[in-house]
Amino acid sequence: MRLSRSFGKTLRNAPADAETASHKYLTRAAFVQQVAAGIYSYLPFGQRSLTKISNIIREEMDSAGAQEVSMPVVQPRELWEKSGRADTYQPPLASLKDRRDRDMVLAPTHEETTTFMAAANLESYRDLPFNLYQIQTKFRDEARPRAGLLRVREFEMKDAYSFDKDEEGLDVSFQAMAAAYHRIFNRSGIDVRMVEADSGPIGGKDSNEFVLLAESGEDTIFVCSDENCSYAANAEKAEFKKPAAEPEQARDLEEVHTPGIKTIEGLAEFLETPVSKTVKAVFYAPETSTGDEIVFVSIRGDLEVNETKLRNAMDGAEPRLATPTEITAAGLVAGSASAIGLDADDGPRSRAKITSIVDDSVVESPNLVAGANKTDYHFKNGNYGRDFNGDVVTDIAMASEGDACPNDCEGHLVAHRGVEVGHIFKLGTKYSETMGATFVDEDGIEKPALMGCYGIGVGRLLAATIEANHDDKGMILPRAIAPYEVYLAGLNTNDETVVAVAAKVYEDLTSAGVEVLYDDRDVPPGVKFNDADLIGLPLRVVVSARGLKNGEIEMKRRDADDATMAPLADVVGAVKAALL
RNA sequence: CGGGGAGUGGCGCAGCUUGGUAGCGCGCUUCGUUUGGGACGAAGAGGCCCCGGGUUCGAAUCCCGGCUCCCCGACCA
Repeated sequence: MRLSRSFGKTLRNAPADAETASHKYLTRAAFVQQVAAGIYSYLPFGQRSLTKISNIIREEMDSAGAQEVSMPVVQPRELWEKSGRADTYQPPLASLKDRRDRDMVLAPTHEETTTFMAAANLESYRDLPFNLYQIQTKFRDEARPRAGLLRVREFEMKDAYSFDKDEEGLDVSFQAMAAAYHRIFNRSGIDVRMVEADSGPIGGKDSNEFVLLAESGEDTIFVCSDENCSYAANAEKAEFKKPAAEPEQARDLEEVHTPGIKTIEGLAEFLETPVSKTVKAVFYAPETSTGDEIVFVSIRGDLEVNETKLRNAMDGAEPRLATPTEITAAGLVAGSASAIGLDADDGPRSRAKITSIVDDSVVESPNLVAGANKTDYHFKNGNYGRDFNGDVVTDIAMASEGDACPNDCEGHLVAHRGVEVGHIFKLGTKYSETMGATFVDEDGIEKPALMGCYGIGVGRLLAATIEANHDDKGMILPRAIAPYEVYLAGLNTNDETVVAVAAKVYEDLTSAGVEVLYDDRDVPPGVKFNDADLIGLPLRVVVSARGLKNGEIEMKRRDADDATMAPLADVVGAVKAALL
């Protein structure tokens, strides 16, 4: 492609509202153009990169045995009512009406559609397994799109859905997709880590995210510091070994006066005891609660509540912090509360529906300092089981950097920022049951299929790659996803020889199968060098009067500091070698 | 949805406080010079000043209402 004929102009200044590197460079290099908040057009360079990523995905999905299909973006709301997500997926689910006033939605994901398709074609265990995928537009009316292509409302996604007859089959399908994902990201030239993750509103039990490490990422992940340990998890999901409390004989409960003490830190200081020897109470309510429901969370004073884990402990109900009014109405004393005495006559449970959720750290720790449920008083020597109980006892603690790895290793957790570029889920029978994707098994019994689903955000992958690979001059694109492989520039455009040789090099490289962007513009060298750096193609080739004197051309990899000279006679061989 | 900020040629910005019908840099057009890190000279083209209403002889500027975009948070495959 001759740059003089290529549609789209590079910009010297980024739009003022672009803040992240990928947003600035994708805009400046004419890869994308914003149309509305979170809605973008792809210009030729951006589209070429997108197509390259899509092709890699397509090849790997095909070779993993998945079959490509295409499903509609606009679909009847009915489909979503059947799965029960018409209301729970709001508001990202965008709705509209057609001309006959029928309710339609813009699909944010395609579990419903795929399962509907599977249901019509699935009868026997002999039909299983199969895996259907598409690379197609999704629309999610996100509350806050941000950072250019990193979080948008309309985007291309590869989504795949596997169907199996049993758990073992699902395991096989899931592992095959995980392996395909690793190959896709390797081939794309980017370093992506697979981490354990929470399933969120998609549902199901196991899920893994693929995260590209980058400071501007929205996600925090924890990775074990031990090289021999593979533990890595999203902060929402991350587990850790809670430091064991010293075993002690349980002592008698003792009430102490703690005037003016409202915080755990203040309490620990006042009683000269470590915060890990206290239990703190945090009050939540299900988001849908109208005010008479309290989730009473007890967790050791040195730990914080992980609201994603808490949501799972609440059977998926979204937790929100309880209001002071709700807390007081239930007879709870903020600052001096504990689960001790929840069931007392005229106690909190006689006034509100209270669920006691206790972090497992509390169970293991004897003789804790806890609130006495009256202002300015606390108990010493509170013991789980004797003095208070939980309706649910589980891990609801937030991991933080330095915590011990949950695996049997010597490592600790190290925090990284990252961008989620892929996510794979074991869905189980959540959709097959509601949508009727069932089959008759060998034993003659009708069963729902076991499903998995697997997504990659194509545009986000491009943006994330730039977040992870850029310098102050522009992008540094991996060869596999760069719009072209070589940026060829002829410098002295008033020198007929240079122009002729550059054109010849362009022809030779192109016919040798190298993808060349030929900067044939009549502009000063500095402009060409700056655009080459901005667009970030893997290799820059320069034809100049200076080099031609020695029969040489110059080559510089975008990811290298220095240029090298190569003989003009072997330009094709030299370029191919330099690209590797 | 809560908080903050911004809308003026394609991009970046000034002008607004103190009303008088718009200016700068880059980019664009033409001619000439120039050619290894965003060149120079000369001459040009290009603007419903986000939208609607109001005040005024007169509004980019003041007042009211609205829309859009960005950032932080909430939220979020």
